[in-house]
Amino acid sequence: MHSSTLETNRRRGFDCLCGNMRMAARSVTTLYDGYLAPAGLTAAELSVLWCVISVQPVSMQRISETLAMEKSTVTRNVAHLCARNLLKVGAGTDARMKHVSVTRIGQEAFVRALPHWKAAQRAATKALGEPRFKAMVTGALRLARARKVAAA
Amino acid sequence: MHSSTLETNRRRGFDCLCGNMRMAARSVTTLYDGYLAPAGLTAAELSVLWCVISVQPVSMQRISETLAMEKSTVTRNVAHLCARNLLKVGAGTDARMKHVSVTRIGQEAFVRALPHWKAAQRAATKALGEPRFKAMVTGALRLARARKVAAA
DNA sequence: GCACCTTTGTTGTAGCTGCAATCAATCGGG
DNA sequence: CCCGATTGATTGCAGCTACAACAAAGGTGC
Repeated sequence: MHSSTLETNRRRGFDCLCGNMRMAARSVTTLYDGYLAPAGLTAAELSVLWCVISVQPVSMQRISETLAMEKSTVTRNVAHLCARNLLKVGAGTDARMKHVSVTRIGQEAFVRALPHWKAAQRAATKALGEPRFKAMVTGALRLARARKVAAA
Repeated sequence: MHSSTLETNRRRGFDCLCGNMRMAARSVTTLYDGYLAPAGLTAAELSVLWCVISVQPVSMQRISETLAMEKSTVTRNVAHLCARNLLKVGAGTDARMKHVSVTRIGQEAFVRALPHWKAAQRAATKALGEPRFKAMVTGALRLARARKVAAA
């Protein structure tokens, strides 16, 4: 491989949306997990908890769509939070469906975690600058939602 | 919890940079993996391959920093690619260090994957629009690099 | 009612990820 | 030269992620 080609590859490697998004997600997760640790929750757990609290009672399918997460992953992640008594699952309107809802303990954990989450948000805002922070928040959401479009 | 509070929570859940970045990373990874599948590589594998090809010979530590990936994760991911004869590891200048480099098979796989990667990039660009696509690419890179700053 | 398809959720398998602990090699100060 | 701190890499453990295959329930057309 010629050195010019090598240079091109080096540069273009960081033009990869996927690679950069995965990198950024790893970094941001580490940052938020650090802030959330005292609250006993991880960023991934908080996401699911937040989704359930907002929409409850909510089906596995709905969580899957809301968080752009594979349905089998939802099953496992919810099971994990159930084991810690943060969530509970009951029968849905449909016998196929399950209704996930939050427990008292789960609500308390959520409320306890919120200030830590806010601190993490502030830290990220400070590191990026307010405009870029907002742009990334909305851009990432748009990207997550664009999945169905691009996949079609 | 009052319904007004609930509404607030529903809205602010998607203000979470971490949650949104993780969502987006999942979606984008699925998209790229779909495009890359015919080439026999995943997006995660291509990232490592790209890094090694650009910088080789490169230490585990250097890959870890370049890709904002935990060093132990690098060890495993590289081992995985070695098992498929895409990468090879040798002794580094320092007896502690290891030098990772690409094999002929690895280079061929990389070259074969590039058109598929480009197609994925085009699909993402089309879904987001050119300006937003570019903004996300550079924003994600900045976010990944901002890690050390924010963690300090 | 039955055959067929869709929807919803779970399980098997496999890979990605990070933290803590560990080991080996190196470096720096005495 | 030796001791302690640092650096580079690995391993054990645990959790996140997705795809494929499956099972169960519901819906549709005949």
